Amino acid sequence: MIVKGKKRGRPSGKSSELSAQVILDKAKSLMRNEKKVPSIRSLASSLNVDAMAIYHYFNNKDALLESITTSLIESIYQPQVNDDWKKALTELCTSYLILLDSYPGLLNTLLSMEGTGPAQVFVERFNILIKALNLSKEAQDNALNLLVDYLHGFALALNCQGDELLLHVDQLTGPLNFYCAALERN
Amino acid sequence: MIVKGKKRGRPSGKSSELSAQVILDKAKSLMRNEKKVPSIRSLASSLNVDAMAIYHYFNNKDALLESITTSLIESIYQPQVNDDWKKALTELCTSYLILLDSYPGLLNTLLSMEGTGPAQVFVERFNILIKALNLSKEAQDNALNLLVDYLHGFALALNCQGDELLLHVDQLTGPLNFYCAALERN
DNA sequence: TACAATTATTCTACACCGTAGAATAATTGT
DNA sequence: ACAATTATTCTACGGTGTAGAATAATTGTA
Repeated sequence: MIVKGKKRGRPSGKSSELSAQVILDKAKSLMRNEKKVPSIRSLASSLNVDAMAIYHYFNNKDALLESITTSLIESIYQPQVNDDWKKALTELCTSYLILLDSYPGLLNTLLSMEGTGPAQVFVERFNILIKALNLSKEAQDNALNLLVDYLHGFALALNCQGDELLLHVDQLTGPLNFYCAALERN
Repeated sequence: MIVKGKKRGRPSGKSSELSAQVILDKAKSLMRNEKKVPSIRSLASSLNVDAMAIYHYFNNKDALLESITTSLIESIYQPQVNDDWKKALTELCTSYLILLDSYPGLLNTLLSMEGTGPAQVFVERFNILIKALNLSKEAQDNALNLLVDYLHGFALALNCQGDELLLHVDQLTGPLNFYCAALERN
């Protein structure tokens, strides 16, 4: 397993090209494929680099995970101006859940960062599509909190039971319809 | 820090009394006080015992955590026959949240065990009090899933942001009222 | 009573983990 | 020319769960 013994010191030329971006990309692909957050050592060795090289680009592991989280969260559904609110909500929730399911570890980082962090991305997109319903401020806040925590709880269940075939993103439908009905009748 | 160097082998007499129960009790109190799951070593040393002694009573750390979870979950509110459903629901949810907030690590163990495990305790107690509403089976299932995952998401947020004064169990009230209104109008 | 089996414990050690700090070598600035 | 900066590897520390062996007290049996 251990092999190389590469030359020490700064490598020559512009070759090989280690960078924050290739580290982030490799870390994301390992998270997707191994279904867990890689250790710094395994991340480094899959980049053919010493573990400590990672720390030249990131202060610590949390900073790396936060960087991944910030970049990935942008990919959730962006409601369009002409969207039907219910369709937009379904798309938003589905894309959010699929993201949190695809990258185990994302959820914990997301929640540890909170406070105008990347968790706000979902909140902002929810607030856009919910305008169509003209809820009171309180009702809107309550609806938002119920939904985000529900989705986090669902994502956590998906993470913990590692796809034991009992649990799928599909099972969002029932509770989400129940939730939408509640919104409509408010 | 390292001190004793106790005598090896089985200790004499019925004294000192290490047992599964004293291990469980100490582990629970460490979880409450340190606000995290103790390492086996720190648990052992706070019992003045070698780390490996723990493994005489539990196959591995997960088994210990599962045992803790199974015993603690019984302490959530038990709905009474004459309860008003809304009051009972509030008590049930509040006690569940307080439990998950008081013992960080419980939530993950709970979800990893699922499948007629201790997570069923909440489900059963919910099903008792919800009878008062005569919902259809689908509506009841959707309502249950929405609620449990919501509570898990809330508890996770509480765990992750370690009481940064932004988040408290009180904030259950708004979303829970919104949820109750949805149930009533169903 | 002798001694074998069982039980409860400690000790040692392994393979992981994140990461601090120093050594090293290439590039860049003066 | 040579000093400073930058990018990298190596070594090492203190932590984790836990396997395996050594040890000693108790219990069961002849």
